[in-house]
Amino acid sequence: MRWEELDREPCSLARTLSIVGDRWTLLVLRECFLRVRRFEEFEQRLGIARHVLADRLKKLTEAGVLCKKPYQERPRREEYRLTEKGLDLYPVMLSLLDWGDKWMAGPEGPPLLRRHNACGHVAHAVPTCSECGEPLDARSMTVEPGPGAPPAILKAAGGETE
Amino acid sequence: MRWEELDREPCSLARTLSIVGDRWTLLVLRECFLRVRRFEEFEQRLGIARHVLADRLKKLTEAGVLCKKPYQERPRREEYRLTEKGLDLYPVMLSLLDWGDKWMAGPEGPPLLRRHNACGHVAHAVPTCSECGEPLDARSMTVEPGPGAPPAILKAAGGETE
DNA sequence: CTTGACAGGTTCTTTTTTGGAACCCATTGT
DNA sequence: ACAATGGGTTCCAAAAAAGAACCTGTCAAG
Repeated sequence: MRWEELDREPCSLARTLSIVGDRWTLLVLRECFLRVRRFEEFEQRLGIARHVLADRLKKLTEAGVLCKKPYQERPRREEYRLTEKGLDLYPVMLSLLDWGDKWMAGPEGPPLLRRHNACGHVAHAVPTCSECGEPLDARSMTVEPGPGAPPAILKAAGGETE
Repeated sequence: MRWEELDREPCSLARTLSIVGDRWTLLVLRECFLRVRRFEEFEQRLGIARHVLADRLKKLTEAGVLCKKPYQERPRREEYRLTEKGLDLYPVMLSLLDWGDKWMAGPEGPPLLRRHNACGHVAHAVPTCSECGEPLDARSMTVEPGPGAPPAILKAAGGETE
């Protein structure tokens, strides 16, 4: 399988990875969630090669995850902001962060914590069922074909569940 | 920043990406969650080059995400299984899948659905606060330095929150 | 006791992607 | 007129990926 074919796979995971499954893209998005918006600032904070950054920003913009907004005319300057689609990646960020906090932190503990404004506690995310509210884990779900399933999907492409 | 330095970054996102932030790795893990365990089966289902597959399985095993278990001696054959650490990536899989279902499905809808065994409904994951149970979104959390924070972290490395 | 068929890799060669640094362009401050 | 600033593009060398062929134990059949 080649990288450009990934977005045509009958698998939501593969399709998502066709947008964010790249070394740099998620780090760029991390900065976006930290309200970084300008080319130079991305470059300085990430230490990314300029043309790689330009490429990622273009792809994310084309994918509708970011949008360009002018913040001044003459000279025209534009900044990159998360769209609705981009903000919707927050659960992905959270789950990656929480896993890193749990499994990749050294003996000192995680470098950053997140405090939930509403309740005031340092918290992590618990994935829960949208229908009944119970916590979800790998063994509690069953995969079945959806409306966009190709005929051969039952044996071929995947979703998840252990 | 170079790829091998990523696991030493003071950022849980970067550290997580040092394990799973790769084109193929998450697709290999998708198959693991679908109970695929053998080299040949990974290869056939993914269409991945054999040495890339061997490399990813080795790295995931070294990282403690997968473990090798012999399922027969003479000839010795081993299968790859998710460890506790690997199973803990389920929230990451779910959030990626849900985003793909929502934003990358064609007009027909998503190719696969997940049904929650406990309540019987087709469901997606909602990230909720581990302390108070309320749903979390990008604007409801504040980042603060944790126990493993290096001195310069307040301005340098990131977590999230829009 | 030779042939062949697995499972599970490794080696080799050709493309793609990176990283690094230099260069370009419009505007504006001095 | 001249350097600085923001936002890129171009060029080259180095690293990683794709593809396909080749290697290695261990049975099992002829």
